[in-house]
Amino acid sequence: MNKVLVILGPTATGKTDLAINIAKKLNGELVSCDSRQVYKDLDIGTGKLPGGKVSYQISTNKWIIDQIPVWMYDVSSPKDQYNVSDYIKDAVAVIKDILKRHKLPIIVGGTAYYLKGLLEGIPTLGIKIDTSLREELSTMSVIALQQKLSNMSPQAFEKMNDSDRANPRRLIRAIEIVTMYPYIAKDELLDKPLALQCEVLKIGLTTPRPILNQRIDNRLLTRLDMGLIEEGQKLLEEGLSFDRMRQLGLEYGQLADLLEGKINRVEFKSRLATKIHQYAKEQMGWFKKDLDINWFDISQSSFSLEVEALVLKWYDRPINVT
RNA sequence: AGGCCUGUGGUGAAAUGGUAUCACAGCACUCUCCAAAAGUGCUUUUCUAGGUUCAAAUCCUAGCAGGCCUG
Repeated sequence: MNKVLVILGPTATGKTDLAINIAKKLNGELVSCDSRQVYKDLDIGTGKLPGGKVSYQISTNKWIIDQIPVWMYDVSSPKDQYNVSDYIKDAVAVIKDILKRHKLPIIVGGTAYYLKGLLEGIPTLGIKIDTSLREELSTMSVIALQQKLSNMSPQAFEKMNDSDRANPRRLIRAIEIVTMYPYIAKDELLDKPLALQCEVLKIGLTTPRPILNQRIDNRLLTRLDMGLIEEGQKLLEEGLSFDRMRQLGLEYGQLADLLEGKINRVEFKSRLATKIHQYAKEQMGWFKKDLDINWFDISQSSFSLEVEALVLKWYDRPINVT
């Protein structure tokens, strides 16, 4: 059975660095699982650029960092909306290709929803987005949407919890599913969850919140030195709207406020730090529910050796000897 | 030293003398195509001491703290 290694965890835990080291030892290639690294030109803010003197080059469909291929960066323009469905399709194709070349795919990511979708599948993904339906529904109030859904399918409405029933986005998707239900498009790639086709080992990196927050703050200063604000400026010049930047969240959301003059640099730094702290916390909340993760505390100096030992034991045979 | 102004959750604000409210932060959650998104719930307040009043964040007195002005 094919093997796939997953390295996950909240932001600023050094997932990519660890993954590259493992990739060097096991002849692996990285597959990013990050909902923002998929966008071209979001480099500093999404942490694509390696730090220090590490070499990297960007070719048409992948990056090569420190000699290791990294996939799933730059697969969409930031002006377009890229979503889980797109991600799963593209990432599955990339992973199959890596396996075909007898290399180890190392999925590196912090977007838990994408990772979950990639490994376990999302059944309703076969029901396509109906743009005109969405447009029509977007003008309706939450209450009207609730009524429409419960008229169309009381069961579907019952299944939702109070939070989702107050969430227009979820209501619209539920209506979309109910409307389209008999017409599920067959999509081979999306039919078989990766977890059923491969042997998956999940490594989780984390550390206590105060340490993590400190790491986030330090990294933010580094990113500012690397030209984070200039990156935002450049995106604007390339025609990315303030609204779209805000949708991209975190760094880019705050950059939009800064560049539009709504906040100053001091506010920018402190708000952004807060946002990233919150984000890291949300990420952990999601990962905590997955009991299949082997966790390591990155503040323990021995952690990387322990990860390596576990991964080697799991992988046990070098692939090029087969 | 004198004069003036201001004291409301952790922060910033709101409240004709009549249920102290909002935003942010914090905490706990939800999620089967926007997930760095979107949504839900919870916690925490009237500087101190008196007084007026049926009723005080609001009016009065004193104190304390901060700001501004004057010599």
